[in-house]
Amino acid sequence: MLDINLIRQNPELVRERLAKKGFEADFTEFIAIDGERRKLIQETELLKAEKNKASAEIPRLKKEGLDTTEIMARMKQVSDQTRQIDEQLAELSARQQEFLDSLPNMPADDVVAGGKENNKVIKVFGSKPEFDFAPKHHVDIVENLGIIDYTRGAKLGGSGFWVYRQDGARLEWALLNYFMQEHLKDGYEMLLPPHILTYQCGYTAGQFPKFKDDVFQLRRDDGDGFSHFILPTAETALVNMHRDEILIEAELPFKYFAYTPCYRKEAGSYRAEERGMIRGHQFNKIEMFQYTVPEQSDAALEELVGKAAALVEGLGLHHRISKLAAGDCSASMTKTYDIEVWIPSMDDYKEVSSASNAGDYQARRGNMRFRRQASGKTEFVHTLNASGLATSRILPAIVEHYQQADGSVIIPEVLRPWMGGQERLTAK
RNA sequence: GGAGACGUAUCGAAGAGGUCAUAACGAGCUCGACUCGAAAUCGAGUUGUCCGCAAGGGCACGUGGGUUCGAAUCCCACCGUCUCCGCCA
Repeated sequence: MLDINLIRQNPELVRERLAKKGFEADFTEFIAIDGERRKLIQETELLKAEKNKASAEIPRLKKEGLDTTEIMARMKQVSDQTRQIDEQLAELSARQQEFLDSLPNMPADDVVAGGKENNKVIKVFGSKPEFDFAPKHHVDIVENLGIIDYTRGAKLGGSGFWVYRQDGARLEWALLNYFMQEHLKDGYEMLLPPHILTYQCGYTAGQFPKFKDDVFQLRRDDGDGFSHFILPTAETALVNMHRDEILIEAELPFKYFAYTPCYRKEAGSYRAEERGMIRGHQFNKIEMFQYTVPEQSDAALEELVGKAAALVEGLGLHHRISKLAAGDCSASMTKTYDIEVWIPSMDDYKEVSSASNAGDYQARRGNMRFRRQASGKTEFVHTLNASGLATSRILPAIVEHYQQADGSVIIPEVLRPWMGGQERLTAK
């Protein structure tokens, strides 16, 4: 949610900054409603003040044995009037809120306008692997090795699911262990949150109402709408940890990471070139999350990107880091870096981590504040998130990068401690 | 799933239609006094938010409705916590 005062004071500025994201905002109706709303607030509060005075008066008059019929009749009137105004007010507020909810976050000043085409690669690690044999697609490799079972995955969950088996399951778990180890080393607190969340959690994250159809919803038996959903990313849980709290400045930043599977409908997003585990309905991810004071969020974002990149680097995978143009950042974010790993069979880079600074956008939606030590005033915190990492594209990258002519795959060294020291995946 | 109890400030807790919601009482915390210093004692302070240039008002007793001139207090629904019973990994 954007700062309503900023829109009031400088709608043109907000309009320009949203335009960088390709979002066209028109505030004329909003401003009109806002003026009307504030007028009504003043009216109703005047009446309420009168009511409060009378409420103190009535018992006094009664005690003195005086007649209160007249004042009570007058108050009946005031009460009806107040109710009427409050109804109008609620209507206007709802409309205003709905509009506010629909506005994405404003991109940071150093983020360029435009869409994907303006993304800028800022760092490249390693180079494309070269093979002296015909390299295989990861689906073929993992099926030969018997470590991912797509057929039975579909049997169990339908298309878009798979089963990790044998060394595949161990490799997956090794990756997660490797990530967790690094985060713990860096002093991040490990969390294991619920995977089923309330609607409010999706709202705070900025996921709802706009993108509520991207998640698996859990319907109530009665009525319409949904009260819970299965999380599409641990970010949705982590951003709600401190909802409606006032944090202590000296205790910030909070640095968390959580492992959860991520569940996404991905309706209509199937592409042939993404066969395998590039885009599934469920994938494993470790998510990093920070709550910071505003002046520290920029540095925190750099830290998160650095951490995510270091993980990919530790695996020795060729990847690049891009700074996204405004239009390619998701709605809640002011600035985003993507880390993309090279997938040889796709002849393309695929995202393995997205690191973003939401500024105070999510904090406003979730009412997450901290108290300034110096002034005693409350202020919204900044929230940041970064995958660290999602495995579903790392595992294909690993098997494709490290495949050998005989169909075996060299296991990256950092993972071997969790593979019983094993150095290579071979067909059993 | 059944039965019941309870949600009030940082915590415990009183209030049971108006005269107690900047909320009694107790504790904590902050500042000050006393002290060489500390403890004890004494004094002061200690929620958030909205409208307003300000003066000054409004709102919030889990949440949302209702009854009433007036609701923390009565009624309804929902959420949460706890206890007992049943079922269960």
